[in-house]
Amino acid sequence: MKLSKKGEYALRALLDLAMAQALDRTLVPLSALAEAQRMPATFLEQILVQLRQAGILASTRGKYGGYSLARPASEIPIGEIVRQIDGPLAPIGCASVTAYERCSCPDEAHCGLRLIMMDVRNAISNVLDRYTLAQLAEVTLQHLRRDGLVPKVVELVRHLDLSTRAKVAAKIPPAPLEPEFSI
Amino acid sequence: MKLSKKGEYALRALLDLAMAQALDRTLVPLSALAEAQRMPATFLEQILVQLRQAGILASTRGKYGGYSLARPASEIPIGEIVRQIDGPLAPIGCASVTAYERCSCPDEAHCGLRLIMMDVRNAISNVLDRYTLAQLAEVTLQHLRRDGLVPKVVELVRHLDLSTRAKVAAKIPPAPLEPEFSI
DNA sequence: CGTTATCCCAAGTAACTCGGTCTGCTTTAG
DNA sequence: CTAAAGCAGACCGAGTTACTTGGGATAACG
Repeated sequence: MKLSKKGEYALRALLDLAMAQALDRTLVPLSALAEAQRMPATFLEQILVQLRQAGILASTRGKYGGYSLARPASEIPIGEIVRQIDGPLAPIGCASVTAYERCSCPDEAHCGLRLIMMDVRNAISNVLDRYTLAQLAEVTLQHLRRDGLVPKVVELVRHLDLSTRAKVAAKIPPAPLEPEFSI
Repeated sequence: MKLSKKGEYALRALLDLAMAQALDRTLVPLSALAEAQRMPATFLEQILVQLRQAGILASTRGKYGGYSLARPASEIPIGEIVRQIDGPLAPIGCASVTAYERCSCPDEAHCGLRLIMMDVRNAISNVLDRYTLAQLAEVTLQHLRRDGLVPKVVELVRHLDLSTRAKVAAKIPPAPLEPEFSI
C-alpha cells in the first residue's frame, strides 16, 4: 500500500507551497522547494510539471519566477494530488470508484476480496479526500508556531530579493484569494 | 496505494482454502487453488511457500497432499497476510506502526504529511486488521449460497478421490478446530 | 545587449520490482 | 515403481522507479 517517492515529493512540495502562500510568499522557485525538503531538484521538476499540467500548480517563467498554487489551497484535496501522481486509491482495480477495472477473478459478483478492498478504498478516501492542502498546511503551521519556528522554505525565500520577487508575484493574474474555512 | 498481484493471489488462495475448510475440504492441492481463481500455478507456488514459512499455511507432501491453514481461519487477520506479502500497511515508512523507518524530511516532529499518512495507515489497519479470514470466507459463502452456488475450488476438489484424500487429511496433527466467533 | 535566474521538455539510465517460467529435486499413497 | 503432489531456487523479460543529462525558452536587470 505504498505511496511512491514521486507522490511523497509532490505532497511535500505542495505543502511547502501552501505554507509559503499562507505567509504571503506566493511565488517559490523550484530550488527552494527542493532544498527545503532535501529532494533532488531535477526529479522534483518533472513532478511539478505534471502538477501544473493537472491544473494544481501554476508557474511563472524567467528570473524571479517560480511556482504557485493554481487554486486556493482549500480547494485542493490531498486525494486529488495522490490520484494525479500515483493513480487510483483502491488497492485493486475492481474496487476503484474513480477508475474501475475488471479483475481476473472468475466471479466478481461473489468475490469477498472485492468487498473488503472496497472497504479499504473507502477508508483511504475518507482521509485523503476530506483533508485539503489548506488544512494540512494549517496544522503544520500550528505545530511549527507552537515551537516558535517558521517553515524552512520560507526561510529560504527570505534570502532572495524580496521587493523584486513581490513585483513579479503581483503580476500573477487571478490573485488566488483564500475563501472562508468551512470545516 | 496498490496491492501487488502477489498479495492479491495470496488472499484469493487463502480465501478459497478457508471456504474449502469450512466445507470440510481441509486439504487442497495447489492445482485446484490455481485453477479456481485462474492464477498461474508456478507463480502461486512461490507465494504459498512464503505463506507456509510465515506460519499461515501448512502443507502435506506426496500424492493426495496439498495445502491447509496452519491456524483456524478466525485467527488469521487479513492484515497479517497483506503485511507478510506486501510489507507494512502505511503509505510511507515514517507512518508505520509495525515497521517504522525514519524518512528523509528534515523535521519529522513538525511534518504534517506524516500525521495525515498515519491517519491513512490507521484507516487501512481498521479494516484489514479487524477482518479475519474466517469472516471473509463466511461472507463470501453467504453470497454464494444465496445464489445456490458452491465455491469453484470445492467443485474441483470433489472430482478427486475423496476417501483417500480424507484419510490423508485426517493425519494432519492438531486438527485446527474453529473456536467460537468473537465479534 | 548579455548575464543570470528561472521554468520547459525530452531523452537516457541504472537499479529494482513484478510477474512470471524452467529445471530438477523430494516425499508419499497406491 | 509410479504418479501426484510439494520444495528449492535459478533465471528472465518487461516494466517501473527514481533519478540525471542536456539543451532550450523566458524574463528581469545591469
